[in-house]
Amino acid sequence: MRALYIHADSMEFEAKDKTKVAEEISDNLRNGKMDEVLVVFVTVESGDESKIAYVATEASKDILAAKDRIGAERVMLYPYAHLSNDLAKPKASIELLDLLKDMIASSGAEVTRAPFGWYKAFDIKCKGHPLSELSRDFKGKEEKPAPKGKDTYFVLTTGGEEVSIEDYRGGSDCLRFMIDKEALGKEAPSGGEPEYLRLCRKFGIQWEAMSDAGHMSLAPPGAMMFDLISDYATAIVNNSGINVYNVKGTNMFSLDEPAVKEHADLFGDRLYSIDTGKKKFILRYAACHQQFAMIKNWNISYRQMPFGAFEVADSYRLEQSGETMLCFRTRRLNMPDFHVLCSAMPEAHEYFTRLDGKIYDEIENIGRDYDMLVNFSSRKAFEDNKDMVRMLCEKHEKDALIHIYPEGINYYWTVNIEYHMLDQMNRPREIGTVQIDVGNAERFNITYADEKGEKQHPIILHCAVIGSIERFMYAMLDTAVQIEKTGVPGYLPTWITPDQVRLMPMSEDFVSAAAKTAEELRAEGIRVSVDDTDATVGKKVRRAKQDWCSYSAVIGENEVGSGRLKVYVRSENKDIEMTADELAFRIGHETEGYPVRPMYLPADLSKRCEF
RNA sequence: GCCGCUGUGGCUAAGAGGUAUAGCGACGCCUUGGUAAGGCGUAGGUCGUGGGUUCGAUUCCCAUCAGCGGCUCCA
Repeated sequence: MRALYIHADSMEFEAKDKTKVAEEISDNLRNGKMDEVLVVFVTVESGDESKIAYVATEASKDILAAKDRIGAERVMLYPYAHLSNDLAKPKASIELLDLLKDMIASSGAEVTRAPFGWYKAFDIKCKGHPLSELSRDFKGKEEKPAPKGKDTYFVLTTGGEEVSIEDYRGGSDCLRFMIDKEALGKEAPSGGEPEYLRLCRKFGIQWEAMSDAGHMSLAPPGAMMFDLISDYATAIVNNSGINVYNVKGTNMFSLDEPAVKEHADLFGDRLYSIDTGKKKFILRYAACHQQFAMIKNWNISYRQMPFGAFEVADSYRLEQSGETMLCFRTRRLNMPDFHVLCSAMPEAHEYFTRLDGKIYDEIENIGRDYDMLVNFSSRKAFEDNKDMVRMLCEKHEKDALIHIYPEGINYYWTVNIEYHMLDQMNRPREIGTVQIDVGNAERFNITYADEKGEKQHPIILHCAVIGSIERFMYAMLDTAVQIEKTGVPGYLPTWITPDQVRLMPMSEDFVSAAAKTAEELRAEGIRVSVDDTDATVGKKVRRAKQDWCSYSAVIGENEVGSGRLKVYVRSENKDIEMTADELAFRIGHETEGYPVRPMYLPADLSKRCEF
């Protein structure tokens, strides 16, 4: 709602002719005049329709405050369509105006309202002091459906028992912290600034100061790590044994599409939106919109089911400004979003279980572990899916925290598992997730033909095997921090380390020898940098360690003569003597099955600037 | 969004009512060095932004923005 305040010596109006949307009024209301008045020109906008009471509350408070501040004696509300090009429907506008008038009147102030929808002549005398003309834009607070009942929490054990939070003993540290935080609402222990932020600085992972809050930018090492994880996420899905359709979509979707609007309403008030002036768009918060919009046009037979659609989708969520966290909670994130279309619930459960297995495999690959927070949208959803969840608990030998949402709220999922790992600050952090969705196929009109040739809506699994690209990066950096805490130098897996090998020529005389060895290693797909600066050996070694190079070696007279390198192996924190071929073999073995990318910045350190 | 803390050259920081300091990095010269900092020198800052108090503010006050921590939130 937009408003223009004018403090006037007098204001007089006369309704002349009706517009199409005019309200019916008796003749005596067609004219009005007030002296010493705060005139409020009001335009109700389409966005106000869903939250009339909130907007009216906010506006009435501000109007009364303005009236007292400037010393006006009364208030006139004057419907005025010309402050916005995005008007609410007349009925909603009148409703809001009347409510606003009542609210102002109930505080004891004298207030009138000019008729809505009439061409009016008016005569105003503005006082012209500094506060006599003010404009306002009232947003109101988003109205949410009131939940019926309460959240229910309990633990489902590996033996299939349902144990109340109070009676539950045991469980991993992660599960205990999860219970404290989610179910008991206990405050987390405060630990100051987390150490992964130091690594973010080292690898050029930062907030972009010239953008909105929550947007990251990546200097070359971070950019390369990001792309490698993105490649990796794609490979995991494409090697999962499920038939995959890889797609690429856009990130803006029109709210004029009923399916988009409905889906957006389920997501709530964290939507990022763009107004081009003509149309309103929301930015996707996952790949759902794109994949569903595409798949609804596909001719699908039961013979092709099940199959998945995949994209690493740039996604946008308007997180609260105080809630953003580098690499973890951002307003722009990249979601390797995998949707699997299943024909019926048994199939959905089978593939859900397979995806769950993948999710666990991948976190174990980086040396970490998950605990499960299993959300159900209703008691019925729990009953329908508990056998499967119990089997998962048994398989992982882990008790799971169960959360049943209050009844009566429509979610697009019925079951969703959040996979949490315990970070360096003893915080459970959600990384991977998988969900069952029984609503969106119908909403987006996605169908397949069954054996009888009849159209059916599939069940859709939503899955982020490694979470967002950013969160997986977070998980890896946190893992490096945990390694450091054991007293050895922190390191990253070789496949993702920006400088896999650093060669350090003893002096200018050995630069060409180092360059030759570097080329041999590069031929094996290894990222090799050469410190060809004129720094001392001690300084070069120091820099290689600061850069977290997986392997580093000085090249001088001894190495050129013997053909053997004394290689500092960071992950073992010691020097190991080997030939260049042996080094290449070792790295090839370590990085087997992982994506490969060349260096994102000059290999010669003399050509590298600081970032 | 709420509460608290912070905001000084590219980075890490020190400082004080009178326009500022160091280290790293960068640049130049010397040094050709064997495993975490070789030496000397040069450049670089309207102390986050906007107001106010003051003869004078980067320092005090107010507002605002951003970061960090905690909360709320988190499909």
